[in-house]
Amino acid sequence: MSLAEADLQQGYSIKETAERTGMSEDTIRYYEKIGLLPRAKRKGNSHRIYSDSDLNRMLLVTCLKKTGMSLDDMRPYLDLSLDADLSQYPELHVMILNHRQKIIEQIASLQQIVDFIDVKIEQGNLGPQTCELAGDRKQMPRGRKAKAKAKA
Amino acid sequence: MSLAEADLQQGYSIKETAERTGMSEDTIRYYEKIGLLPRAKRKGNSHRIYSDSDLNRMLLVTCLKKTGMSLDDMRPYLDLSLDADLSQYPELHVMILNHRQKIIEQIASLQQIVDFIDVKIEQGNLGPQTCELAGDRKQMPRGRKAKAKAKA
DNA sequence: CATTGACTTGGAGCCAGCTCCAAGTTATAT
DNA sequence: ATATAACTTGGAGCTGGCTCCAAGTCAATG
Repeated sequence: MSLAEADLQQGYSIKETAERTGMSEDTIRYYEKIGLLPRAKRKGNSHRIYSDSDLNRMLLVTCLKKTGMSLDDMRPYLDLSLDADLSQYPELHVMILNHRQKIIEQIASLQQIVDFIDVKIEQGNLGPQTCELAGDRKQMPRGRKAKAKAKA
Repeated sequence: MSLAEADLQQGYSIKETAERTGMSEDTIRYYEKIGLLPRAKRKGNSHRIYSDSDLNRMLLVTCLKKTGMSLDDMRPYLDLSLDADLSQYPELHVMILNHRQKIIEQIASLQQIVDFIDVKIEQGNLGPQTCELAGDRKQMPRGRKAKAKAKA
């Protein structure tokens, strides 16, 4: 009991963390499993216990997820958000600037959809012109053989 | 040959369509299979043939995809982009306004990420404050049992 | 001391969205 | 006639991102 008391209020249980972050417990464990989150500290030699900064990390994940970033892509951000001195890691700096640019483009895409909608709503219907996006098709397989045949 | 000549230049083959839209041929067939695109017209009783308006539809798909919309969610847009008279379908109208609103929110989220990045870049590192997003956690299972336990 | 409840792990299962493959058809070029 | 190329269909397989489950541990409580 004395130990238990000492441990008490030292951090958040996984359940509480799930409630506070809006993730499921399973998801939190899953993120740990795939190394998106660092292995959590344990209490009484098993139960995970989280600090406020852990929660912040998780909130950053949900935040980045909203922008459509893949779990893999967000790793550098998470590493960064701990304590890194950005100027120390020029590669990361570049990556982040690149991603910033992508997000700017995403915003532009979304804005075009909004415009598209507005036009449709005003017109009542739409002719052949749809949105002008689709400029940078960079699809193409991500696995194996790569069938790609870029023309230019 | 005469028939072939007549058919020639009447539209785009699937290959050309793939090149022009940036989708793979497989993806185009897949979209047809799941009914995201209407069954394509056929030439010589088999080969698909596409018109400019078909291509526009597809470009709209890639455009909507960029905004993170699921294939299912974009169906109403595609129907709409054909020729529908929007005022004829009040439900659709509402759906679209709702989606418009969501996109506006998405833009705001993305903008916050950009701000977050900018702050990080200026600071060189980040303290506990991450981004202020994560406000509307609306996760929770989409399938089966729904473990949810909303507290409030 | 048996039960309850919160937790643990490992692994199976599931959905979206493709991607790949095999077998078959038809058209043109040699 | 035959090889090549562009297509067809149906279905299997794969990745990402979870979600669910079974079996077990540990702590406090009746």
